[in-house]
Amino acid sequence: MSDLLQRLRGRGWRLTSQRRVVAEVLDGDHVHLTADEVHLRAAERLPEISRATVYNTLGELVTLGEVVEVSTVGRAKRYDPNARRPHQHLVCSGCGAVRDVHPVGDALGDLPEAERFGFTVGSVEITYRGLCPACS
Amino acid sequence: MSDLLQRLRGRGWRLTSQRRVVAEVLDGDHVHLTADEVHLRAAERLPEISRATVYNTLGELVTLGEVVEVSTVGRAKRYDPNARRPHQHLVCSGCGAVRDVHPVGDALGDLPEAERFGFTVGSVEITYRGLCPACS
DNA sequence: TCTTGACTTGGACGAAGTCCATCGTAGGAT
DNA sequence: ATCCTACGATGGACTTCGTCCAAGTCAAGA
Repeated sequence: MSDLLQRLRGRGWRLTSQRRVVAEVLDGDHVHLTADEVHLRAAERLPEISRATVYNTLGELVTLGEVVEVSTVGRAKRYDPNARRPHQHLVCSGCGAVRDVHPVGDALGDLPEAERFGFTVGSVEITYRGLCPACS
Repeated sequence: MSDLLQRLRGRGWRLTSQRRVVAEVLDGDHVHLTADEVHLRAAERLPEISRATVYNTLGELVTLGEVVEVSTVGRAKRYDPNARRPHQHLVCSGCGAVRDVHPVGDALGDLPEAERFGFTVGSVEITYRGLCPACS
């Protein structure tokens, strides 16, 4: 993640303490925090950081393709920093916990031409749903 | 969809005019309305219907498995009445248009046991993203 | 037709997220 | 090393989406 900061700087990002802290909070595997959780953890290191800044920074990271928003049904968005390595998600219907998973197969290829309706299909997002060991 | 009302009645649903109107609004293929859109259209036929009733009814239809919530990133939930026929979605990144699609293959089976982390995996939701003919 | 409990209503409430005017500061210019 | 200034941070108001609740209404069985 530390080279993330380098990369962003190369793209003209001004490197503020707030952005550094948000990037640090997002470091690691199987990290799928909500914006509020990111704010909470960032505030442990930088107590005066505002919610708006966290939202702004997360939005910029998403635009730059460094972080992916994980779609959730009826819950707050979660942010996944592991955007460079393609993967899918397994979500607990009970508690909302998220794991990264790597299915085999070729989901993109599984969509027949006749089912594309003239769309230029670029990506596919797969969400497995179930109950985690604690919730079942 | 008209037999939907019969089925629901068989399950002990009290058949009110509000519920009838919501079910009628949801009739058809490629219907993916937000709760507010459902409310708007229902109100054209039954002006006094309340938002709370629309939310309640949609929630009940989801619980009964007659309607599926389509997860969206950052926008209001959409409700898909075509729940009996399993299908996935193709979403235009430009205008947000949604089409129902039927990929081949077995996405559930494509998730290896080692990638399930002890979860009881029950369903899989696939979203293809791309540009529709009008947007590309 | 009567009765009753399930259903509806509208407004208050809450969570998640955006907007905006103002202030602060990173980092290039001098 | 210091100055400048445009980019970024702040926090509070606001919006959107959705839930909750007490009181009133009505579908459908007796």
